[in-house]
Amino acid sequence: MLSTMSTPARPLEPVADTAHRLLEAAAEAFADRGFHATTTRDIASRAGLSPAGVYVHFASKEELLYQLSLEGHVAARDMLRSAADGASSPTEALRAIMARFATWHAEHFRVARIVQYEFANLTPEHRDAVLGLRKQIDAVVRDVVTSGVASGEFTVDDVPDTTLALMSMAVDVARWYDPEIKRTPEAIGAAYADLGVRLVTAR
Amino acid sequence: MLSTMSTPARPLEPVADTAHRLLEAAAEAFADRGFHATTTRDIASRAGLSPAGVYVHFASKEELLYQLSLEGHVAARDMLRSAADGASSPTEALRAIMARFATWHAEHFRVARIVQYEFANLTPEHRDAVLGLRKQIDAVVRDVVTSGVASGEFTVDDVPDTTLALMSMAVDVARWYDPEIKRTPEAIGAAYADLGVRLVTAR
DNA sequence: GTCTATAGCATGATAGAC
DNA sequence: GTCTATCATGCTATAGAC
Repeated sequence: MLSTMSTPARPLEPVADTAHRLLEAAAEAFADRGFHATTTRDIASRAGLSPAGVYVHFASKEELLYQLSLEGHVAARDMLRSAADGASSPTEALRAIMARFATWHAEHFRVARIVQYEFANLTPEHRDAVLGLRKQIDAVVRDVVTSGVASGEFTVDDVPDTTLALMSMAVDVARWYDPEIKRTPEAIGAAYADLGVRLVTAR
Repeated sequence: MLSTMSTPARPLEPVADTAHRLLEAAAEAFADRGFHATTTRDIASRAGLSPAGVYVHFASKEELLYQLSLEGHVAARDMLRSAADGASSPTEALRAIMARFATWHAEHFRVARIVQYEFANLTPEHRDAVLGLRKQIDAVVRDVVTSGVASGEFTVDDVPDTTLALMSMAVDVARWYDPEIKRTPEAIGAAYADLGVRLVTAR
């Protein structure tokens, strides 16, 4: 019976299964050309499948978008939470979340573009699910700003407005980032940690 | 022969001609749904025309996009230049350009979205033409930052990086702005003038 | 689980009457 | 300059063989 087992011991670097390859192909295509400009034939051929092969693994093109959007939002949220939790002060927390958020938007600019720009192309149900994650992401940043104001380290005119501006700077990295440029994602992150601190500092 | 004249004295509030109505219809549709998700039937019916009626005025859907993108970039550039030129110091210039740029991205968020997010859907020739305007827009902001550094009013780590971050904040307004929200475009502009100054100020 | 073939429909753009 | 009708194409998704 052993020979009929379908799940052998997982190697350390598993070969990407077909569903995973399709997600990667869709991520590239959606980020490069946008959801509506991407055809299922595009995705299928990038993954080495016929057009029909996609539908064994995903019910629709939107389902691929949803999976990518969901995974991207979860990854961003978890990364921000761990950055904020590991810091010893609001200032250090702000530096950590800005650095990691900006770095993430550069390093994963394809998924980040899907997260930021393709949200409106989800079905209403899927949009609602992702909206919950977006609120959690917002909350991480807002809580850091609030705690810095409370401790007296930060001086801001308005917490929600400042939160939004901080996120705007980092989110916009996904728009202009190009893997061809010289600046590394880490250098971008370091610069944005500094810029973030400036935004919460009054003279 | 007077009765055959096609251009009577222009009234103060001219009725929008058909080409203009089409541009407005396309702006709404492209901003709401994106270039590729918008159909020419969409645009035609919003403008009260049959699908074929579009092609009397514009050679293609992309031509509509190009006109909107071009007009939007020119408007943004001219607005920024006049804001910078009218200021008495780099700090006042920065406040003026940030306020007006942010206000513009809220007030004209539909055209602004087209300007910022549909650039990649232009033909290569049209992209090149618009790229020149984008460089001019960048130059206005960069020159203000440079002059502030020269005068000693600003302290920045890196002029191009700071220029980009300033623009990111204002550009991102078009992504999150919603005419339903309470904040007025002017209030947003005022807040971004302050945030801009913070970004060029070190403790 | 992958393929070939195609259904069923929407799209951008054009032809030609008025 | 606008219409109706339509072309030619491309799209998402499905059917059914293997």
